[in-house]
Amino acid sequence: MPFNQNNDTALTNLIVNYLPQNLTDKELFSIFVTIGPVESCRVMRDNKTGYSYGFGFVNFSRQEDATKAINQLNGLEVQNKRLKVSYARPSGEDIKDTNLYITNLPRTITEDQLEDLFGKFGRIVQKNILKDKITGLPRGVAFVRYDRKSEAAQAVTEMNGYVPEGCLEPLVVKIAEEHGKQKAAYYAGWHAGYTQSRGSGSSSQKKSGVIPTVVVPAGPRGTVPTVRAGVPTRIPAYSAPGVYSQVRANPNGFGGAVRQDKSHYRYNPVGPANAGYNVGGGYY
DNA sequence: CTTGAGCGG
Repeated sequence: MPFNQNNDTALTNLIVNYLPQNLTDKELFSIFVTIGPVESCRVMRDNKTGYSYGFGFVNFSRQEDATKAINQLNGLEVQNKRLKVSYARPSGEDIKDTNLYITNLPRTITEDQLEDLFGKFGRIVQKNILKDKITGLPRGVAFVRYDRKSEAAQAVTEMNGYVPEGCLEPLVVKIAEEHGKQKAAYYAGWHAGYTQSRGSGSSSQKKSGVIPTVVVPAGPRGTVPTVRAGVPTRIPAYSAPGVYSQVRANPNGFGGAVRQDKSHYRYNPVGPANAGYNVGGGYY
């Protein structure tokens, strides 16, 4: 059941990287709505802990605003980070497994040298040379991210076992574990005090630091009904099962709402009362 | 010794 990525979302939908850890959907919205009307936006989070993965999506109503957002907001400093704003691509196999984990690199490795070694297999989108936290010295470990899976795959084939000039050991090159981040997010969320509620009582979402909650028709006993993937519920937004948080006047004067959705919060600038909300997109 | 966060709904 692919998301209905019909028509032209390719030109309105942006991916925003390097979000500050604590940035909320609402805050993301408030940054991008300065450019123009935003259809929807969300920060991607770990399901269980709510810990932010540090990136999110913003879908504009108009193509020209998406372009403008890239031009004006890319590189914007937000808290301790610089946002990276670019077009999102339709999800698919070709953009998965694009990240390399490389060990046995010379300790003297530089980013330029990494580029020389790995740049020939495709466009390198991101490089990270790991350093020891205490000494600051290179660990001989790096991540290199390509645009496409095929590029990463070829790099593994060609570079795993390769011995760079003046090096004694062969490089170890593999595709980075994808679920390492899930675990990390889980722990991070845990340690961030996610289960600080000492009382065992409340059954509702006791998420720290998340927008004040108003509960709208939830399931029996106040539980949050499970949304079954693949079942395209055509339930009107307002009566859809789930928990809504009313947001009072945001800085831009719109009403809005955050809908809990698989324990993600998605900011919708229009709000659940609006009948035209999320038309065509569906909640899967 | 798989980062900090580049592709979901």
